Amino acid sequence: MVPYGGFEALGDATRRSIVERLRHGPASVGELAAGLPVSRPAVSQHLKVLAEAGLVAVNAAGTRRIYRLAPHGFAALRSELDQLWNDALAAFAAAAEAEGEADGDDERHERPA
Amino acid sequence: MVPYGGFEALGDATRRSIVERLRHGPASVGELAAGLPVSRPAVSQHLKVLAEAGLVAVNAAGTRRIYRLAPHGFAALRSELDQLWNDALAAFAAAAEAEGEADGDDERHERPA
DNA sequence: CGGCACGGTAAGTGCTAACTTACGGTAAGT
DNA sequence: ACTTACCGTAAGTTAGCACTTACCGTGCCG
Repeated sequence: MVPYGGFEALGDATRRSIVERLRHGPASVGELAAGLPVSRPAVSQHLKVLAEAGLVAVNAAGTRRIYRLAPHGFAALRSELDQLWNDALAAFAAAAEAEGEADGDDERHERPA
Repeated sequence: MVPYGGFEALGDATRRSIVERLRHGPASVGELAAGLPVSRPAVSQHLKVLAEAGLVAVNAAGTRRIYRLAPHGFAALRSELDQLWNDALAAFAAAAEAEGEADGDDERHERPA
């Protein structure tokens, strides 16, 4: 599916540029390539990656392929990130609490003295 | 700034493993490396990247460096992703409204606070 | 005070992937 | 039917980065 693949997909700067462009509305491959410093085939390959990550969807119109953002993949990314966010907050709160109590350095570590 | 840098940081699988490990609580560099298939220096380098992206924070305890998740970077990522998600939804709604086409797509519209 | 554990940095290597040009296949216009 | 436009794929090159070993500074304990 698309568990963490979305992060891999958005890890590339060119792919993020494509997403940024698609934020303002659907566009064809040629239009996307025209606004980017790379060739059309490169854009096509990036779109393939984004599509496999569920971040974009395609709508064929004649020989032109109109790409648009797909909410599906972004929703998955969002929930992943939300979990991380919650755990980060919990860890932060726990650390702050331990700090307030005492200088406790006791954890479930297997580090022998 | 580190607006999108977080996506770059989370684009690497080893770095995501580190984050996953830190979800359960703080850990030292040696502990992190012990649970990963890479060497300690590699972990150190990854932690540097994560720290520069604002995703982790350090707490020096003697010669040991205790790393933990930092809510700051995740908050930034979250808002970035929220904007993208909203635009994706808007684009989808506009497209669906313009045409009644059925692409066999299946997405849920859950909108948290 | 001398050895030891911990971890960050330097230098070098290999593999992944982003990019290129070239080609083929499909749909629309004339 | 021929031509033109649009796009995906193949093959090959190159640049970046993840990883390694080696080294050094720092803080604990004997």
